[in-house]
Amino acid sequence: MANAAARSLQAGRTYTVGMITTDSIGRFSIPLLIGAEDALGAGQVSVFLCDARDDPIREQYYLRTLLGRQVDGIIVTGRRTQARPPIGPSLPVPVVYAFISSTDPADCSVVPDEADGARRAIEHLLAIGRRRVAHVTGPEHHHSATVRAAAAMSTLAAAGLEPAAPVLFGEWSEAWGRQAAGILLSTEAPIDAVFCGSDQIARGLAEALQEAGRRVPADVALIGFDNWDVMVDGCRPALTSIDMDLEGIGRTAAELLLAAINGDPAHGRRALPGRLIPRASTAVHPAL
Amino acid sequence: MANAAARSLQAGRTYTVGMITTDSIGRFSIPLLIGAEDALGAGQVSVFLCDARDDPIREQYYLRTLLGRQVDGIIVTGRRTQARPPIGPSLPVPVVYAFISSTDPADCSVVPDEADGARRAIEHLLAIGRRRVAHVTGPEHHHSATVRAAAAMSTLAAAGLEPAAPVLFGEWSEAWGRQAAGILLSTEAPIDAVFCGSDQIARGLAEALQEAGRRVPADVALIGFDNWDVMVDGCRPALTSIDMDLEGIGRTAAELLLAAINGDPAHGRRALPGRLIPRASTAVHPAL
DNA sequence: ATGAAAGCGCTAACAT
DNA sequence: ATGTTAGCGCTTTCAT
Repeated sequence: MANAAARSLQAGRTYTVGMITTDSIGRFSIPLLIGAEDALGAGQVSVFLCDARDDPIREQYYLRTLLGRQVDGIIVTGRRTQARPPIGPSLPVPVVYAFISSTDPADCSVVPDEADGARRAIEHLLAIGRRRVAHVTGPEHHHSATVRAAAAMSTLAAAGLEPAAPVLFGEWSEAWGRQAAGILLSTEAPIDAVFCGSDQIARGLAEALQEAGRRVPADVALIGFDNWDVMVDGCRPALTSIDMDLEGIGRTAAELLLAAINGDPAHGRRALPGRLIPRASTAVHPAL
Repeated sequence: MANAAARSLQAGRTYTVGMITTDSIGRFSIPLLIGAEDALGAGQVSVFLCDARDDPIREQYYLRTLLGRQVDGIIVTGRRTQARPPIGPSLPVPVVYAFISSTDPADCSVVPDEADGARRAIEHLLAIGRRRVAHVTGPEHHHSATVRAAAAMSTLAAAGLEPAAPVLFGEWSEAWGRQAAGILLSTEAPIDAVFCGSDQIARGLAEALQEAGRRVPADVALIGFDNWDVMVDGCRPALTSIDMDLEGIGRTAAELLLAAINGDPAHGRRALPGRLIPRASTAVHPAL
């Protein structure tokens, strides 16, 4: 490519987009980034990466930097799925929110369909014959936790079932999973499956259940959420999990941004379905 | 900031650097990225992120893209510490290698001092009174594995000790850690400490040792490498580990790049020391 | 068909 | 001290 500055100057566009992660760059941002980069790189568009570290000041600083650099568009991501206020009012370039969504319905957001993911998890447990299903998840004030819990409960209800225990809200950690196992083991009625709000919780639960003599999946089947490789593979038995297709979300967001840049803006929230990745923790015939 | 394209055009510099990760963006690249972004952002320099996915074609494509965009400099990173050939011959802008290093000694590289990290690990084990120390690590063809193993062995030798078992080379996984535990347990002489080449290996080892009835750290003290939060915290007991200060490496690389851009280039490899982060897996009085 | 020139927005050097 | 202008490298338009 010849001198890009001169081209940009006269063309009025830079073939550049900004990507602002409002929380820090982390486990969730990486696949988003890779997906976005994939779609953009193919279109010869380069990505400015900005890490706002959950700091509104940094966020606005980067926003101004990006606009000053005349980016053609901006992707906003974060590590929580909760809707957030628009990053700025009436910006001169298109903005697409990925993973997080904007509270303004006119904005374009691409998010994982967490409710659908939870539904798939429960239906999988029902399909392998489990009827006494519990749900252990993250903090009650966390959007992902409440959305997944509500969908899990309503899927159970649709099958005519009560949850085997009230939803256990806690933290997104293995420690909480272990602690929750203790709580579930002390309940009267036996439980034959647990859907966990994260792979970490599921792994902690798996360890503690087995230390207490329960077999996984024979006695208790287990499903996690996120399909985080080190967790699902490190867990024994390997953990069935819901994959939110973050890379697909990143790619879709980038494609919608490119479309918007080319004059065809999209609006509203689109929720992408996830996939259930079956592994040993819900195998029907664990011996095989 | 006013129109950046016009400024760049006439100034001949863009206040932009490129960051090429030759392997994919992953767990190691993120802290590097954050550190680099930190140092650069403070200097009003924006970062183009390029993920070459271990593909030489993509690497060259991105290199040309970055040069076409007249970046002021380039940071090259990867997920292996092994030295690699320079990304291009006689480039018109300064290049700094971060985490990986260049085989050309005239190039500027910032890498973790892995040998120093291994030495700290062994010395810590010796300091808490262990004398029968084994080392379990990744693949023998992996640079990090051999460097750490050699440093561990020579530190033991310097203390007049033989390793309690030959170095066990395997994979960077929990599964290998569990397997290695079996091997170590079947050796004649008892082992009172294991230095592991990664936190994942250490975690697998911790699990398997304890399932076999050994107490950690009372019977066997354990040290990992990487200080990866989910592993060191998820491990029971919490894992002592070596932190390579990746963020510091990223920051240093960025600072050296800025200096080079300002006409003061550095050359050669500089190795940054890591830190030992003590946790329960090497506690002298576990009860406390 | 090929070539010359204007202008994108800014800065720095110059003239007033 | 303030104002004017040339030119960075490219594309697009217009004249040859």
